[in-house]
Amino acid sequence: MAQLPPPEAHDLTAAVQDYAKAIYTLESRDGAASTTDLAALLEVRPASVSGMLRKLSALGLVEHERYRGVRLTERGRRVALEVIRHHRLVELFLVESLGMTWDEVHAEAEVLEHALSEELEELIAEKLGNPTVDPHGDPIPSRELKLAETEAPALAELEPGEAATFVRISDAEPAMLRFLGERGIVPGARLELVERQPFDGPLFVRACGDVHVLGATLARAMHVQREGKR
Amino acid sequence: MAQLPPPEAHDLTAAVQDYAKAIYTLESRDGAASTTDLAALLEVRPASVSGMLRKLSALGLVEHERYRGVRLTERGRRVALEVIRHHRLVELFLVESLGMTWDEVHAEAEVLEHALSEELEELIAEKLGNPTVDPHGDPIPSRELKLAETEAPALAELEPGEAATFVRISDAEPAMLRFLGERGIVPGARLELVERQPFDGPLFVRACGDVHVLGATLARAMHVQREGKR
DNA sequence: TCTACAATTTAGGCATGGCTCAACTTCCGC
DNA sequence: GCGGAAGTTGAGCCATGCCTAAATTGTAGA
Repeated sequence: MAQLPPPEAHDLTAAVQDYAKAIYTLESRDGAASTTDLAALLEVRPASVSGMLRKLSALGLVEHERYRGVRLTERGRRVALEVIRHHRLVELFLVESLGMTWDEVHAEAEVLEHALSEELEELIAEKLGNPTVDPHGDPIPSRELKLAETEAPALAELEPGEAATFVRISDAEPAMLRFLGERGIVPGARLELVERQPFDGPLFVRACGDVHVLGATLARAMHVQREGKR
Repeated sequence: MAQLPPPEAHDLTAAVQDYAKAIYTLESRDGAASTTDLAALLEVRPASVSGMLRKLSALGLVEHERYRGVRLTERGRRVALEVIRHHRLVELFLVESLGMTWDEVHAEAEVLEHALSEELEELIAEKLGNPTVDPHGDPIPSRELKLAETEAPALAELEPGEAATFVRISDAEPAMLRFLGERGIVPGARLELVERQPFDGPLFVRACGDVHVLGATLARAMHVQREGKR
């Protein structure tokens, strides 16, 4: 009988950490994580996911009901949040301390998140003043691994005339980030929906003094906090 | 026939990079690297080294003469220097920018050196002003992978009465580093050998205004630049 | 209810990078 | 010049984490 291994992330392989993170993501989005969705997210075959899920289950990180997908255990959730904390701290650090642009940091963080010791994590968090959001507006789990979940509607859900603050966008699409960055549209920016064209058409958005034309896909990726009508 | 893979370090596995670095180290010390010495340095079995050397050879990183150890090819040397540059830049960065102590940075750098992209390497080098030595006094290979080799005798080789500047010590012994750090003895410090006890006994060294008693092992690990007799 | 199809799991392989054990050079000292 | 120690190699094993192909299960529609 093998002892259950300790639950902290740094004892686990990078692959296991990636699975925990992916399951966490899907769980917060859909309530559960299916084999197929995990395979798509991690860009591996479903059969590989099946194999890994058996391993995660043996590690006590997930509950696996055959043919029904998985859910993280409390321990699994801690592992996922630890990795997410690493990822987002690194992203912010690269922007703040090294001047990297916000479209480059995701790929770097994807690697560095697994190479960070707890000591280094703590030094970085201190250096940054224990920040609560990363450069894309995603919340950073606290040292105690509490995550401030925020509900933020997509920009695409606003009605013409509504104003809002841009609060968050996925870090996974460098091209989108570059596009927005070039126009000065970053989290914190005040936006105002001027007009939306029908049939999933582009939005006309006032930001930074100019009116920008943003495609529907982009407008669904951008999340905002409503400020009330004008 | 497989194409020879590209020579740059970031395409190679961490294990291969570690071997290249270890071979480089042994080569500069002994002129060549034997399987047994590599095994000792990397803390694996000689048989495992044999297997990996065949692989390095197939990658074009080493010339392997049976029963004669290996030598790095030009390409292998570049890989080793790239990894060493990463390692030493990271060490200095952790000390300078994050306030980590010099006895902790080796272990961190050992992991991070493999996770660093070329872009990040460059940003760190810039941030540090393209430094030429790491916190332990080891030279940092330049961007073009030129390494300024310096001959520096061990402190143990000084004669009583000689003065010298402490220039370098291995990063691999945290306990030594802590011991010296607590006494303010870091590279750049001016030392003066007061007395040496016979039979490989301790040395009495004046540094930072005090006379310190340093064991023979420590005195062999510390490298100095002579300043002339007093 | 049955059946088709999509989702999932199992079975069997492959590459990496370790390990042990056993056998084989090579070299050095006598 | 020969025997043994040091050094080297090959054969075969293990775990990780991915793959493809083939079975199995669950479910939704006729």
